[in-house]
Amino acid sequence: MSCRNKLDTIFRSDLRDLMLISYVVLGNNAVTNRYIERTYRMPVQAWSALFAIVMFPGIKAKEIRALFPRPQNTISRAVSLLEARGLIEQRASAADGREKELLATAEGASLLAEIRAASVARQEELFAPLTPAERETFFELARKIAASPQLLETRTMAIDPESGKDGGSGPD
Amino acid sequence: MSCRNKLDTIFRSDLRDLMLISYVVLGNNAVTNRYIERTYRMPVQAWSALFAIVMFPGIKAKEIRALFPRPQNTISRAVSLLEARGLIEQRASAADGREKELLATAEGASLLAEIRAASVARQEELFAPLTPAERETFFELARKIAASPQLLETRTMAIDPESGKDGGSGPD
DNA sequence: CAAGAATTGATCCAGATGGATCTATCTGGC
DNA sequence: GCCAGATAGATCCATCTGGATCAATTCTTG
Repeated sequence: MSCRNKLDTIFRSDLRDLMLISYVVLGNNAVTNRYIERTYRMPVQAWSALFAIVMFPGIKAKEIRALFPRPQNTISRAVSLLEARGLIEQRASAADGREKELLATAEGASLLAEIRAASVARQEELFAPLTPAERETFFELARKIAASPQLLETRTMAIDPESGKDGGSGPD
Repeated sequence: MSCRNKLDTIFRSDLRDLMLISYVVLGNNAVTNRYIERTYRMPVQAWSALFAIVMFPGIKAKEIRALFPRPQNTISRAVSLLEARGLIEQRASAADGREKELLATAEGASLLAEIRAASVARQEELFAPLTPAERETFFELARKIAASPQLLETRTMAIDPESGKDGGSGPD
């Protein structure tokens, strides 16, 4: 059985949906991450953070976390890297001394525009197999999944089963 | 602007497709990886490899790589871990002394069945927002993307631009 | 059948990852 | 105002990651 046939078999198995979406995203990430890393010497979450900061001037680190589901220290490090390179500036929040408002510098905005153009090109390449109508359908369906709370708050894979506070045995 | 509104804005931007699919998969991975890691003390690729070995007895490490787009040494380590735990066995290939045929042990098959059941449950949870017809449509569209060569072989994000051998400047 | 090229899988190592912890600040009860 | 608890973000550290390299084996070509 060839690798191609093995892949088809997996995409006919009981886990076909998860396997397929993982395949697509792992494959795309391998391509994208390597490019960003080599070309700009920064991890993907750094440019994601820069994207968020350019889109939403004054955004807080905590809010970036809601946009890109990554651990808190990952965002913290990405912000440090961006600041060390002069791509963003941090400004203490007037309302809350713990928070820091993040703002892109001119260099940051310029660099983001460059990475963004490359990302849009990659996006078009990746979605080229779909017609515009199919692409819209795909987007809407993925949107439904993204909008549902169980994407981030699982019941089936709840951790801490001994306390049962997140488990399936509690009241609903 | 709330986090919810920020997210909506991102999903209306020029990078909405990539952002959305990344959001879904990063969010799901956070949930799934944490669970597998905590419950079974193994990285996700280890159970992916076990899945492949149970599905295709005698599979080679190289072939697993084609099923799960991960670096070669990642698969190599995952196989070592599975063997160290007695979940699989390696058998030298008769045809090629470099290759090793991988076979699950009874414990391996049993553990996989357990993880697999949890994964199917998670899959159903994740795709619950879609109707069966929508889910089928989503699968078919993702399938198209997975089947196209540009998923793994990019032209827009080709590395090694100085040699130009994969770059966009060459003949098409 | 010998020498070089190619391929499989293991190992090395610099840097990344993420859970846990720490510090600083804010909020609420008294 | 003071103290306990909550929250934002930084840092620690054990572990993981993946590109590069290595060793063993096979293929190619004459």
